[in-house]
Amino acid sequence: MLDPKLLRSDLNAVAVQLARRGFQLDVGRLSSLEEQRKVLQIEADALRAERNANAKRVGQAKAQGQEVATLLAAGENLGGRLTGVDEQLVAIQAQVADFQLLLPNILHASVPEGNDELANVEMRRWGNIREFEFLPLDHSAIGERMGMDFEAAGRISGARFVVMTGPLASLHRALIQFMLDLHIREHGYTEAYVPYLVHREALVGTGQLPKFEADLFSVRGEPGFFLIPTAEVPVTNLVRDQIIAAEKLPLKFVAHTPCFRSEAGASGRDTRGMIRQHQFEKVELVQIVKPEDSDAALEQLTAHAEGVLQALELPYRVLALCAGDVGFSAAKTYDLEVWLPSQQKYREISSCSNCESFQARRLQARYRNKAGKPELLHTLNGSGVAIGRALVAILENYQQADGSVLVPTVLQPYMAGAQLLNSI
RNA sequence: GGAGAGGUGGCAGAGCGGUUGAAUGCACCGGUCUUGAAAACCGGAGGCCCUUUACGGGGCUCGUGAGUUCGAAUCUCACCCUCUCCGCCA
Repeated sequence: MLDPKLLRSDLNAVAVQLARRGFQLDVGRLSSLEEQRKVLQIEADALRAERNANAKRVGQAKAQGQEVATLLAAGENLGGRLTGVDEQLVAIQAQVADFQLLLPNILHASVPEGNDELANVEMRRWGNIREFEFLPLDHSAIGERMGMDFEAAGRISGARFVVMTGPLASLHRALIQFMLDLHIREHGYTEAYVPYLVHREALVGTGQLPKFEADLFSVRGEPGFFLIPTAEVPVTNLVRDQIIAAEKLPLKFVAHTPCFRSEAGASGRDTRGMIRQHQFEKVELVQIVKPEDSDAALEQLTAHAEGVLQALELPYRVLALCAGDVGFSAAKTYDLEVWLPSQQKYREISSCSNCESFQARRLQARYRNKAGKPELLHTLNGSGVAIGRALVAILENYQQADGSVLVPTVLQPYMAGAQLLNSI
């Protein structure tokens, strides 16, 4: 959510900022709502003050044994008027809130202009793209020979699921363990285990709701839950309604969770293989920092995600997303894209974002600043990295002419020393 | 699932329906004292919102939401959460 004070004081400037994303802010509607709200609130406050004063007089008069009938009548009248004004006020406030919850974050000044992913700016590349002396297969062709089973998944759950058995399942688990260990031991993150089912408020807090409900899976029953689309949701919600002592910052959490996405809008894209699934695993990094530290924290967090790909020796590039491609809650985002030989292109494997105070305001996540006053925190999150896509990248980049796949050195300890995955 | 208890400020913990935004203790900030610190004493201090150039003024906030009432932390109802005992269970 954007700062309501800013929306009141400089709405046109906000509109200009949001236009960078291609978001058209209805200035007229918001300012008209705001104007109505102000009138009603002032009136309601005045009536309430009068009612309170009148009620107090009743008490005093009674204590002195005086007649109170007039005061009681006045109180009843005030109460009636207040109820009417309050109803209008509540209705307007709800409209203002609904409107504001649909406004995306204001972009960081350093975000490049542009409408879509074509305008994203490549910051750097890492690693050497391997020359194949044979035609490299895509990951599903490789995987299907060693226990990656889309047919079985289809029988169980339908499209966009996968079953893995044997060494591939082990490789999948090894990736999780390796990434967690790297972030915990080398990068200073605290491991977190969190719920995979969350209530609506948690998703409003991080910005997935109310706008993106169609992307989520919900669970029937009472109470109603949503399956998390990313660990960002439960982990960032750790600081909901908290006032953190300044000396405890920054908070750095790493969590492995499954992620569930309905991806309703992506039908037809990446239908083959396990690039785009309804259920996938991710190791997620979350940082909770002071506002002045968040720019540096984004660079650091991105570097931590890059560290995973470097350790796995997977070639990748880093993109700064352009204005039109940055997500709803983020002020700035770097995407990491890993090289996939079968597609001869880089594909997203991590997304690292600084949300500044956007989520913190929805969450009321604060810290005590030097003046001793509560102040909104900044929140950041990034994949470190997506497990399924990392597995895809390994299969493709480490494949051998005979259909086997080398196990990256750093993963071998997690694979009981295995150096090679053979096709069955 | 059954039975019971409870949710008050950073923490602990009072609070006959009416100057209680809330006693008291701890913690916190300022001052006196001290070479300095501690102790003692004095004083200050929650959060959110509206309004005001400012000084200030007003409202909301005792788990959440409704209700009763001239007036609710105090009464009623619903919901959420926590704890205890029993049962069940990975």
